[in-house]
Amino acid sequence: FISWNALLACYARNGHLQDGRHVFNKMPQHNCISWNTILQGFVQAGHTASAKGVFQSMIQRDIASCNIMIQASGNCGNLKEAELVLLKMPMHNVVSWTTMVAAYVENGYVDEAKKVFDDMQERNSVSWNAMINGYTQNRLYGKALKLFLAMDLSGTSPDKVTFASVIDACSTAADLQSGRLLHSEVLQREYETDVVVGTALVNMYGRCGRLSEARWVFDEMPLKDVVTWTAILAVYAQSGHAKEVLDLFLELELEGPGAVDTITMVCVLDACSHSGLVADARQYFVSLKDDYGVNPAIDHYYCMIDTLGRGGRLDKAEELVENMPFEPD
RNA sequence: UCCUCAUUGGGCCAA
Repeated sequence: FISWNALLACYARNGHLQDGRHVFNKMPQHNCISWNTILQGFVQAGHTASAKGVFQSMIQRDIASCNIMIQASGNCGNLKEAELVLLKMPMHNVVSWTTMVAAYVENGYVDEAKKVFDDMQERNSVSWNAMINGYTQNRLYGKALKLFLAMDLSGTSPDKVTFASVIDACSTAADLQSGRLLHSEVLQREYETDVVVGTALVNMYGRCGRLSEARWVFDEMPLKDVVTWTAILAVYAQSGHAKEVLDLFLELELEGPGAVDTITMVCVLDACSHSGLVADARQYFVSLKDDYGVNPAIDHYYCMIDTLGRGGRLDKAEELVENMPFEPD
């Protein structure tokens, strides 16, 4: 029953486990996919123990069930257990190995990941991407770029995910030359309309200090989401261009509710802080919840305190420290 | 490329 499973997946994805359970119980029958969906729901919600319980109680398991358990173990840093699941499962597929690579990578074990990657029977673009991104995330950008070239030569075509990751490596390394090269390849493949690739490019140019190029990419993007907007705001905020930040933010506000998130507001407040715009900062700060739907977090308080301090309003800054609903550190 | 499983972009931290 495909529609039942689809409904189940919908709840599981959004973390509505109790509703998911309800649907599960109401279903006339379950197949392996139904069980896997429930299993994945627990794993995504971080309920590893419950996931293990479900896994044990499953009558039929398939490769996907085991793959989900590899991910579950990896998520809580239990790589021995992840390896054990991988070792004990009767059949493997490319997802099993790639999940293991990702598990090692996200726990910082790049060499172990590479070992699994090298030994894999079969690789697809996701496997390559997982390993390339492993280098990117662990700031081994030289290796990331090298593996990117190896991927190209291996006959597996880099996709949008590959480019996003390797462009990000250039951002971290502030490697403008490689970044530009990748940008031209992105244009050749017509990937520039992708929101994630585009945002990675905006960030790359910004981190390399090329504000106008960052802005140009931003302006050309047909689709922008909250991450895209925040990226361009951060580029301006970090280079001290508060006016651009506030102008762009006015445009962003026209996008309507839900267009900003907590990080966006940190960037806006940060821009005010660095330009001594105490009044603007105060206005944004007090409106966080009501106008922007953002719960004031400790980062917002820090920005506001910083703004007040720099503006010479030490009394107000101190008052805010004393009244903030967080432990000062 | 949508019934379940793996990879990608933004502030702070890190660099």
